[in-house]
Amino acid sequence: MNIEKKLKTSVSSAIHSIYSHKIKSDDIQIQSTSNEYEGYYTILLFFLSKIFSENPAKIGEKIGNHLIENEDFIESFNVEKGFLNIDINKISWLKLFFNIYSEKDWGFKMNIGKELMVEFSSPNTNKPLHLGHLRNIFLGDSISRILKAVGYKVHRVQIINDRGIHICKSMVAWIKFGKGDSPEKSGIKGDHFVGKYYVLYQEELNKEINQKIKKGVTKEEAEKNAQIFNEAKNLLIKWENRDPETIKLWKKMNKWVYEGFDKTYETLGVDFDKIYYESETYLYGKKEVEKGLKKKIFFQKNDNSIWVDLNKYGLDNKLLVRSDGTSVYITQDIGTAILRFRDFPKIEKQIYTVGNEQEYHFKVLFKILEIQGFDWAKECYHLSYGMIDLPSGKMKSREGTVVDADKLLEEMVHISEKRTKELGKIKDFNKNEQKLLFDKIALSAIKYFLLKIDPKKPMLFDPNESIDFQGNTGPFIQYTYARIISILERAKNKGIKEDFNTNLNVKSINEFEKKIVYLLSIFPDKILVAASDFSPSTIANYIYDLSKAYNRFYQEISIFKEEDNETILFRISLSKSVSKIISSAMKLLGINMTSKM
RNA sequence: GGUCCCGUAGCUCAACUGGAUAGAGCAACUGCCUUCUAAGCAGUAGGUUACAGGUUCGACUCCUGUCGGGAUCACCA
Repeated sequence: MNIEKKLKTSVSSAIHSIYSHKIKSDDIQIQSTSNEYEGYYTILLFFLSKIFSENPAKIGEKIGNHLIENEDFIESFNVEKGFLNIDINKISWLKLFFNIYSEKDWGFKMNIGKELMVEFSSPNTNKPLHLGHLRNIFLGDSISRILKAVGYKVHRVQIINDRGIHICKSMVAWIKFGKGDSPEKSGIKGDHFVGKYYVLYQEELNKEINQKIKKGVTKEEAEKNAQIFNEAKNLLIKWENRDPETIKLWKKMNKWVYEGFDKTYETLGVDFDKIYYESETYLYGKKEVEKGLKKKIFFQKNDNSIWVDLNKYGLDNKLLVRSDGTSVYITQDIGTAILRFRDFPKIEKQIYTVGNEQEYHFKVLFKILEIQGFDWAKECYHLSYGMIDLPSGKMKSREGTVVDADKLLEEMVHISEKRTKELGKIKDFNKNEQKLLFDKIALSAIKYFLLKIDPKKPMLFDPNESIDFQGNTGPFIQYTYARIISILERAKNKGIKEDFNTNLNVKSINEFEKKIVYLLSIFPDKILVAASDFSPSTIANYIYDLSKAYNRFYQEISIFKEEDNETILFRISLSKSVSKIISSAMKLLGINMTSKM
């Protein structure tokens, strides 16, 4: 069934009978043939050349001839330098395809009884989501799906940073300027509503600082003693002391934010299995730090602050609890990690989807967990991804260059509507179907745009250039898919019933079809690579290759003009398989397909 | 300054983890709709893979150095 495996054994035994030398079939290196050459499977000959001290091309000839004579699945071969290129025969292609065609979920593994946890999104609760969050969310969502596809049970979680000075800043501004306003009254989405007050706080603070500087106070002094800043700090202290009024307001404002986030998540089509809140885990983290202090893993300075010395691991001293007894960011991270392994004892790995700016932080965190004696610490993995830059540089909220997620999505829907109408493609769509179509196209454009790039790499986004709809894009894939569905519908209307099997007397199989079958056959490998590299871009690039190959076939070959019925049936079955794989591969990116556009 | 990441066509990205003449899309130019959806297909042009060495039969990929860009090293998150 597996051609590569079969080829390896065949080559291995060919070598054995030619050279009387045993080479394990696993040691045979095989790769797909480069486009310029005939064939689909390529055997590397260099290492054999070393062993037998013979010209690789000669070795290739010998093996090739031996294969032709002794193996019934080989069609032809050619040797180019150190490469033996092989094509398999028609029956083998058909068998290979039938194998894929008859598989319900080609490429997907059943549950293997192992569990993982993926953390992603995890925003602060003081402002709405932006483009950077989108990369994070799509990446985490996609990775979760990919890991599930290779057989893991995946727990999708986030940690919400719901506590701390940032939310107090929004609270202060709302108390001072809000006059009891709310998202309901103002008609503003909750997260944007709260974000507005966060911005207001910043403006007020700047005003105050500038006034003080004019009066001759230094900038540092002014920042430290700004009245509004002190009010925020007071609020934080009140919060930590569980002041009922403060807690009430805090809950109210966070609720607004969550309602806003939920709307966005719904639009994006992502969800979570469990949400952790920092306000619920930070005390637990503190307890664990105190435990560590007793065990003398950590040390306390004279001012009562608690530290860990990581110098012998090539890291620095790290503060764990402030001198005033309040916790810092990493304190709650320690607590959260421990809680998670307690909540889900079966998870083998915990994956943190967080930007690469926090690489040092996670190195420190994992090291701390390790010296605390948790053996799962080495199973914590920071899925680090690159930042999104604008042509002008970093996104900066102070300079108002942050690309707002909701706004971007809206714009994309607009563009997709405009595009679709220009092309006049929606004659028989009703209003509701139109809306669904625009949303799907827009979402596929933006998800694909962010996921097709290797997560590790920083990427550039130009807000002035809208995301493309042509070439290597989500809409292109959607389009290819819609074309296939249209063919399948037509076949149905013509009463062509599907009963493809290997006994089909297909006259011949052409290069376009072979290419497609080949690509379909490697889908399982691509999922495995994507899973082990934590890289949805592998899947995206694969879908693009497959779509291109199909469009080529579509262009060159007319399905319904063909006279041979069995060939028509083969081509329809092939089309059906391509549509299935495109759809399930896109699903791995969190993208839903439209059958018409 | 220490540590880490990045540098590939004008622009945005690939390159099966060391393999063939480094590939796509956008932008430019040329063809293809009376034929299954032209959001498509084919073609032309565009490269000393930042630079200099080294390892190897073979390097965008590994090693060393240089240059350029970014991140990080907080009683911020």
